[in-house]
Amino acid sequence: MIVIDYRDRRPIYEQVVERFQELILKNLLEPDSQLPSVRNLAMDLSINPNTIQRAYSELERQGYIYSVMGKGSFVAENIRLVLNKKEEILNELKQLAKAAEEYGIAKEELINVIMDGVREE
Amino acid sequence: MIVIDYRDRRPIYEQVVERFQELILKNLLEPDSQLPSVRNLAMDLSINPNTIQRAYSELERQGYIYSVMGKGSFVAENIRLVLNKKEEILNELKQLAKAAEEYGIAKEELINVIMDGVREE
DNA sequence: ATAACTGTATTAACCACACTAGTACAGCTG
DNA sequence: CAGCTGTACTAGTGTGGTTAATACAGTTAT
Repeated sequence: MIVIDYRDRRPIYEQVVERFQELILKNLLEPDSQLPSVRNLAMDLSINPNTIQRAYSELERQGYIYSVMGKGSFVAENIRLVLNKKEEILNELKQLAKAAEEYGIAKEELINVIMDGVREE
Repeated sequence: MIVIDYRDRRPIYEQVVERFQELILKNLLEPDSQLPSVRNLAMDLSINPNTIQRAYSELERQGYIYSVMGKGSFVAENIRLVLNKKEEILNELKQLAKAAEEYGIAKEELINVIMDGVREE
């Protein structure tokens, strides 16, 4: 479910946050379904519970999950999150298009990449 | 010429590296022209010479500049660098297009962003 | 009720990394 | 020779991520 990449320069808790964001946004985790407990996930990943706790706090702050004392942490349902994500992607694209223009890449070339789909990784 | 953003999470030396890459790739610094000396630039930016030294070492390693003992550091000319940068941008675009597809953004929408150019920031 | 599970909070320690400070050496140039 | 360049090294500082241990609060199953 969650994989930690120790070659990744970003902190562990951030990787955990990002991974759950992805799972939730793509509906791979249904709303109100329960997340692994702080201690369990920490065991699974062989890391400290505090690190998971930090990731969960962040996810809750961002509205991806909600936590209930004594019960657990659960997936929130929030349509706005998906919309925000889409907007974020389009913004990134805008930045990228700007950079491409500055380096003399034709718009046609960008469109080719998009239309070709993604074959290899 | 160079500006440091202390709110940026990335280290100073990395910001310096990136800024010079940009200046060189966009031909705002001509090949064989001299860069500010390690000590001077450090003074200008009110940071430690070692930090600039580190940035310059990295830039030399990547082929953006060359340094000569006793003389200074100079802009290298390397066509491949521009090609690499373009390739890098196209790769990022490919990744972005992939993500967009996964989140249900129509290709048409992406193309709109590209064709519209960049109006506001 | 009690055990076993949940989230939450706090404190201390460790470690890696960016950065600073100071000094020194090597080489070019006026 | 003085003053500039790049380069190297050591030592110290501060921050941030992570670990460790403990404790408290609340739910659930037996």
